[in-house]
Amino acid sequence: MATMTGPVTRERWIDAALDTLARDGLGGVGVEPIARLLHVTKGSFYWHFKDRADLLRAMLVRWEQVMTKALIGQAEAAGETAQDRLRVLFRLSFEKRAVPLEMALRDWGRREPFVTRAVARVDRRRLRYLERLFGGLGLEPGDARARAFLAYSSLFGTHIISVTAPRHREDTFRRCRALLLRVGPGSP
Amino acid sequence: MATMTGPVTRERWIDAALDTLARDGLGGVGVEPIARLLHVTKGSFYWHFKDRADLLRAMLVRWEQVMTKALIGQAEAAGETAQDRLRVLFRLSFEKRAVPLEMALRDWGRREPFVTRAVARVDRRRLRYLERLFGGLGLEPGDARARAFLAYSSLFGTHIISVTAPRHREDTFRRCRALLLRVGPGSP
DNA sequence: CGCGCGCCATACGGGGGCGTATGCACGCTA
DNA sequence: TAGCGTGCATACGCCCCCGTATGGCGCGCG
Repeated sequence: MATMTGPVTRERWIDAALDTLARDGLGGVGVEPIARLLHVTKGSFYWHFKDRADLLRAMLVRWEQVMTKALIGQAEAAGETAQDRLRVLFRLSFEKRAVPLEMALRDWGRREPFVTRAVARVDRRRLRYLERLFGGLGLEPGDARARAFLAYSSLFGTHIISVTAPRHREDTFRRCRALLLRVGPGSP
Repeated sequence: MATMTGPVTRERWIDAALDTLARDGLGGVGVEPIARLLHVTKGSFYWHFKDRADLLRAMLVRWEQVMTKALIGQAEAAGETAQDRLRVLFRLSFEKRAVPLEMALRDWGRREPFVTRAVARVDRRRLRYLERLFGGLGLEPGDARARAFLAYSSLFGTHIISVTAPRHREDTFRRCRALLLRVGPGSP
């Protein structure tokens, strides 16, 4: 995983730091612990970065660049119709393993304003995309917005809430999807 | 707030620690920082507790005792019908300020198994209660479970997701509530 | 009055992280 | 081959925290 050869680039520091953030939270993101992970010493770190805050900023920039298009990209690549893309997003939200990093970032954002703003930008882009998809189902803007919010919430809910009995997991997933995707007479 | 007089009891240590957990995350919950908050020294702490882990355990026990009945209690006291109680819960979820502590606990739970279990117990109780309420609307068990999950997710979503334009907040809230509470022919 | 105990302050050693200063090996260039 | 910059190692001082050991103050009780 993190055992690539060659010199330790600035990017490898950032990736290792993001892995650590996802696994141990912000408190685990220290210069010396990550140095041990990369089998180097602090000397390497302070060559590539000014200080710890410099690393944190770089982590956030990288996360925003990568994650903005991660979910949206997979949806676009998975089908043509809004129905197809929404179904894929639901499936991803109930399975994806990249969510710990999302959670750690939101926890971090509760204390650092510049993180809060970055998370807000990503959320807005994702919500707008979901709104467009729900709008493609024939919902009026307000309802599309509400369903986008519920769908996006359920993504996090799956990983925040210690889910009920596992044997209900798949069934609950299907029923949630059905409720949010249903659009008929009297629904909007 | 934390400026009560008299001797610093074990309970005041726990409450101050929970406040700190909600505000600064688990990393902020240290013996000496909290001692400064209470205007005492570590001497007081190690009189009331064995060590830091002892405090953490006590915090979790207290949280589980208090929070298990917090939401449910407010719902029960707010009306007789399932509709009334659900509407109150929705309102609370979109306004409550006690959520930071919830979030910090779930972040903590991602790393400590005994916290994971406590959070899971609380979630199960709340979800079961929500299921009963949705069942009271005439939904079959599977759909009640799905809507309970969506409703509970939206509670956290409101505080995780940097919500869209504030002017849509109230409207989105109403539409989410309407969608989850609607039960008619073809709905279940 | 003195004694004990609850409650806390003070002092100490150990550890770990941050940031800086400096040393050192390698590759490239002249 | 002498020099130079890149990339990292080593070593140091500083701060903050944990846990323990010990001292001290006040108050109820005999």
